[in-house]
Amino acid sequence: MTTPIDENGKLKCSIEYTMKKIGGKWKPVILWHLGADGTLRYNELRRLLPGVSHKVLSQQLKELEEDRFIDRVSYNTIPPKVEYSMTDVGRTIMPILEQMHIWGAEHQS
Amino acid sequence: MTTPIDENGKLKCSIEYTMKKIGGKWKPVILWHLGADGTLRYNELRRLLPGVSHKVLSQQLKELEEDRFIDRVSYNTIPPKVEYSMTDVGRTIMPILEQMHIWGAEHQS
DNA sequence: CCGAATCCAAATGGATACTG
DNA sequence: CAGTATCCATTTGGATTCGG
Repeated sequence: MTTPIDENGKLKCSIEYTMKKIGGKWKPVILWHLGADGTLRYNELRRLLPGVSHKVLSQQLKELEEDRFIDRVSYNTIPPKVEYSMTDVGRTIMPILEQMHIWGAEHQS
Repeated sequence: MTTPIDENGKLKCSIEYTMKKIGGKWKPVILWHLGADGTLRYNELRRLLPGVSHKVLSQQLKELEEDRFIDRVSYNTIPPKVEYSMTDVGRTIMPILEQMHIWGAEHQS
């Protein structure tokens, strides 16, 4: 188990790092849908995530974009159109999501 | 991708379910340590998780116990001693944690 | 259609003190 | 030593409105 030391002398844990990046309540689900469906528009994504509010979805998408997990392509048309898709970096998360999916499918009653 | 329907007619996602169970900020790290070290006392666990407060650690442990991911054995000695360890159910989470650990180790700078 | 900004309610988290 | 309870600061989240 690797436990490198950070600049404050505290132990840094790989799992902690991963949670920091994709631990947001909706992030794994967003990435999972994008991984399965390829490209999705904002509202399509929204329909796939019943229960997430407008504001929260926007925030999670923005963070995922800043972390280079997803690409955001905006078409300057009327009405506007914005498409989200996974980056190569985002795809490196898939093995985690696959395990999460397998476990959830087996254990949810 | 399985997307069963819950009692409210909403789509249930396996990944969402998994996040609900182990998505707490510290839960994966706790389980990871217990998986690696076997059995740990409360304060040992605490030392392994710099940054987590007393209150939060207690809560997370209690939830993990309620979900049958960990066992809690309390010795009525003075001073008291409480040992935590993984259950068989808890061990089914390990493949997820392993992937999270691999990813984190590779991607944290 | 997409998303930023605002306002406000609710949940979370830390520090501390207390109990067995 | 382990855990609970309380108080309070901070964060998070929803609803709504506005703007490109």
